[in-house]
Amino acid sequence: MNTFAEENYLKAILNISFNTNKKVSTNEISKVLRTSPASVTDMLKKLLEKKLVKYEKYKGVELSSSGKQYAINILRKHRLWETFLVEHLGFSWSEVHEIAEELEHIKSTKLIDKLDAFLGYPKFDPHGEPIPSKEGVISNVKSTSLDQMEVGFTGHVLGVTIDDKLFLDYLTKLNIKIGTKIEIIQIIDFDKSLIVSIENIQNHISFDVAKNILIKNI
Amino acid sequence: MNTFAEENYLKAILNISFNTNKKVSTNEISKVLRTSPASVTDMLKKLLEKKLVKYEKYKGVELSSSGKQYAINILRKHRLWETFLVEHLGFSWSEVHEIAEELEHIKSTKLIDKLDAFLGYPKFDPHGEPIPSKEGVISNVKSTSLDQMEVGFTGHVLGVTIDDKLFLDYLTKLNIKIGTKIEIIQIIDFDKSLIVSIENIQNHISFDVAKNILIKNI
DNA sequence: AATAATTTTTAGACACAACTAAATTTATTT
DNA sequence: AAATAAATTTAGTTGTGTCTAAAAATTATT
Repeated sequence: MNTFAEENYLKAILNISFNTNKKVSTNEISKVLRTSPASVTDMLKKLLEKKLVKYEKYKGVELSSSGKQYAINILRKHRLWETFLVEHLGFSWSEVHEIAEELEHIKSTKLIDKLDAFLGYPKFDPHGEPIPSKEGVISNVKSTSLDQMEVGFTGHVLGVTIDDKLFLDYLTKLNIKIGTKIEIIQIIDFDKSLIVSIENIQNHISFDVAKNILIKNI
Repeated sequence: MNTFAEENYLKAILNISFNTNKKVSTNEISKVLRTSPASVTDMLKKLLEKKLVKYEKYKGVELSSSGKQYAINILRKHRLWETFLVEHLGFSWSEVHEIAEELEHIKSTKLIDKLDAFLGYPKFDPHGEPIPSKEGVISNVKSTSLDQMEVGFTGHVLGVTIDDKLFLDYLTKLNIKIGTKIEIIQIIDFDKSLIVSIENIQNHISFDVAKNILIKNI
């Protein structure tokens, strides 16, 4: 088994290269993990020994296939725990990340499988991010954001795309949480802001806010 | 905050001295934690510095009041997680200890409070051990064991007193789990074994087995 | 009370994961 | 193409938690 530190490095590399698929630099990792570049180099050597990364001096690093599997599994655990914390323990979206950072390191595979079943095999976490399957497949079906919908649309909130406390607290004030029914009453052409009905109460929200609210489409 | 290793030492000291309240020897700790006596001495020095233990060279160690609070809190977390694993994720009694050993180190107090609420503020864990309160109070009301009851008694299983896999698997085979209704049909004088009715099926269990089954006694 | 046996502690090492400071390599300017 | 800047690596330390082997203290035995 690998240590917490190793797991955090693998996770960081996955996160950084997630969209680009490019090699990751020592500096990028050191920034994300708030550690010195020298420490990163040390760890990359160790991960190379364990064949979890492909790494050449001065040339950047990428995950090996086993390293990627490993990192995705941590991501899976993180997102399943977040789902549990929000849906069953009543945490708000803004609180769960930190706690899930700890829970994601719990080893037992059986635990995660049972948690997955308990949660009803969710496809997305409370932030709207896809939860990787047991086999390591990550859906790239981004759930639709509210700003893409038209007047008259009615649907339910699936999650959010940003993890900013101010934003999440604002949503809470608007009484928007997972599953909340939301209807678009009017769209203001000028600034693309929306007048929406939330639990039968009308509210005016900005385009920026709508963009970060994910909708259960269908 | 303290490290996992420190927490494990505090927990071990609490466990060893739980009933006797006597000072704990270096050797005892090294046996429980499967570590060398020299390592124990090193750690005791560190815990002394942090004022978590009262320790004098060659004279044994005991928890300070803050150390005891700390250790009890870990015990609380351990037992709440065990309860969750058994009652909500469908783990068997024999599997949960190991996983709870990891989960008990998760820091968030809020998490534990919410978990406690989610579980309905349970008083005993799946093994029948009392769950310390948030304030660190441990009930010494041992739940009653089945062997203390008389013919005609009907009650429900609260838990068990030993954590042995063979025993727990045997119970599973008898279809005995938490909440199972159990009735004493007959007690054999010769060996104090019991004929009991479990979910309307009669079975013959030994005195030793009955002694380790805890009963919800109103 | 002296000796033997056991327990405990010290001393010295090692792996892990971090650090700073200095050296090296790569990238960017001029 | 040379000089400068930036990124990266190496070298050398540090703190944590472990170890073995040896020394010291305590306990048990004769």
